[in-house]
Amino acid sequence: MAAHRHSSAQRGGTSYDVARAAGVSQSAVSRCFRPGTSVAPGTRARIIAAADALGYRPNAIAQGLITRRSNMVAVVISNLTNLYYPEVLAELTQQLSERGARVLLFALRGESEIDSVLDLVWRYQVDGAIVAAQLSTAQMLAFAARGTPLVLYNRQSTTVPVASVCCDFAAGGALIARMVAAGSRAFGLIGGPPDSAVGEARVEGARAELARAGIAPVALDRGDFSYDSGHAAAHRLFAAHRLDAIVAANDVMALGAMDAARIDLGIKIPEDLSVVGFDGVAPARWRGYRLTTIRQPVRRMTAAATEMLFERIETPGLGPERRLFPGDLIRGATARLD
Amino acid sequence: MAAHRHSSAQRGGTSYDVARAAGVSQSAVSRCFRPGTSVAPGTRARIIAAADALGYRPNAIAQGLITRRSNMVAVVISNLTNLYYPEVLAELTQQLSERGARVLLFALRGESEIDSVLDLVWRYQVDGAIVAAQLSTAQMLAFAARGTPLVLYNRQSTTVPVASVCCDFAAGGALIARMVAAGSRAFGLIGGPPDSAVGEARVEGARAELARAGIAPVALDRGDFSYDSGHAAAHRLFAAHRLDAIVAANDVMALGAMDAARIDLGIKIPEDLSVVGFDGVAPARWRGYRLTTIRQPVRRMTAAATEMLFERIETPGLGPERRLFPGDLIRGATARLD
DNA sequence: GCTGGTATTGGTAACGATGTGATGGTTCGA
DNA sequence: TCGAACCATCACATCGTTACCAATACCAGC
Repeated sequence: MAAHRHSSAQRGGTSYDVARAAGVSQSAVSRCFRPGTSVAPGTRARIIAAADALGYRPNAIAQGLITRRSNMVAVVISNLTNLYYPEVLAELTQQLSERGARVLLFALRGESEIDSVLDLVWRYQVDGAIVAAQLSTAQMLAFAARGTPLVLYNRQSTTVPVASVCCDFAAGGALIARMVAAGSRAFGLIGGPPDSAVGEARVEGARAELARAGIAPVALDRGDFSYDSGHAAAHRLFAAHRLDAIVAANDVMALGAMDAARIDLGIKIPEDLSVVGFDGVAPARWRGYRLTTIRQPVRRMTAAATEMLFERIETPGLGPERRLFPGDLIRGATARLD
Repeated sequence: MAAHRHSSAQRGGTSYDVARAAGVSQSAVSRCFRPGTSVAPGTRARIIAAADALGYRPNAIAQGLITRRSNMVAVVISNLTNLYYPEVLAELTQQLSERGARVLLFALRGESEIDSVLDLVWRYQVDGAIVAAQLSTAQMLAFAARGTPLVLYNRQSTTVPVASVCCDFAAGGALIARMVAAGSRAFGLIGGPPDSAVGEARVEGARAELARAGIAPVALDRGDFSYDSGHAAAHRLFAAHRLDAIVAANDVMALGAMDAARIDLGIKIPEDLSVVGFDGVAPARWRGYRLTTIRQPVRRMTAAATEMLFERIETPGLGPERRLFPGDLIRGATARLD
């Protein structure tokens, strides 16, 4: 009966096809591809030969259905064009694949897309998610309710206990202190969009450190983390104020500001203006810039994120944890320091 | 019997759970989430309500198994840190998701990983693949044998008929002709690794155009497409030769070369040296560089790749096709042109 | 020669959805 | 008023695996 069942398509063949070719049961084929199962050496050889001949590969979709393990991890990134994230993404995919997990990538344009992205995350039964985007409380609770392990990257929550890795920008404070010590007084700040938590944290950190030195920033302007926006913000700042220091919420805006100052306005850096950023992206190290900045230890951060995620996949119900990595001060050549 | 069957886990619940809660059969729930199926308005409302209460989402893994459509597309990229690829990846994910496909990302470190990556591609039953990496003939034939639609991005094959989108660098020839017309004679070439098809094509294109003008390039050096390698290659070239033009196989190396020349060696660009690249990446447009280059129409190229892929997913057995997009000459400020 | 233990093997019920054919209840035309 | 035509619903087989259990084969020991 059911002779047509499990017939081979051309799409690579199924374990039934292999079983038929090798003259064994389908169960034997399955066992043959699973570690820690008993298969006689001769049988195994016959099965492997048949499988190779057919180009058989176990169907990961079917495996995922029965084992309830898809071996896929969702990686949600807010804005891939940001120059900082590709580096993160490259490290993450590398480290996840070393642990046998595939990356299901979700890149957000606007933050509004996130609900539809999460909808897909649920549907695809990912084993866990690493999210570098701002989640609402409800969204984080949804992860908990579904039991899907979640690790936030460079974000955190005050309302929901959740696992996260963050870069500690304490070094940013120290950097600003050294700029003050070296004589900078008229600070212009270039922040991110008001709804960006990372951007706000960096701006607030700078403001706090300045306050400690008894200085109020001369002005705050905002960009969207892009080069052009940093460039434009710097022009607006200089049009209205005399500044001897600019602190940007990320490197790329700092580079834009730097070019606005030195190229468009002929301001000498670092003699007449100090410019600093955050992140430590590759172009900031280029000979044409040598930006003074706080570098995030991306590799160690992604490794930590991966590790935390897998701990939670293997031990469901593990508590929240926050791993903080200090940023390194990269001296560069764009700021006068003490 | 089998009362324990289809019991609800906490992982969101199944269509059976929804059916029980709504007092209908599981089939009704399934139909309710599928377009073009008939469900009475009242029933639908009851089902939706129950589904919402449970946070039910159809299991895409199970759907994939039965429909043989995973709605996942493999995107294989050779080297994500390349600054050009993130832009491609961002566009691809955007365009694929607009068509309802998810991106399963594979980033290669070395080209050797590609076989193990393809193994995963088969296992995961992706609906198709977009590959921006060099595939061997055997590897391309494997796609054909399995009937998995494949589109190459900026690569092609002379041996296997395959769908591809490429950027035509004819504009590169024109650019070089104009450099010659403007007086450049002593050309230094900075190529990619010898095994990089893209790099070789660009170098050969430049060489051919120079030959047409009766000029032989003074020297060829090689990098790995990174800034540092371009920087180092330029230093080696200048140590051994007098040059008045440098053609690099990509923008980032061109920027490295440019900084080597103007900053380290004090050479005036474009007065005493013309520098050009390929790609049109964002940093090449920055005020600090304004690189003269050939820009790839990334958005149109990724749109074409997506479109070709979906044509082949929907119409299996569609023939090969090669779409060629002309690169645009970006005039920039780093080369003397006629 | 029989018995008990171990190593292989085959059979079968899931996993969570889809889709087809069967069934029951309405509506409508004649 | 009755059958035809429909619509909504249900039951069931199926996708390609895994995991469990039962069945078989083999071997040594008594």
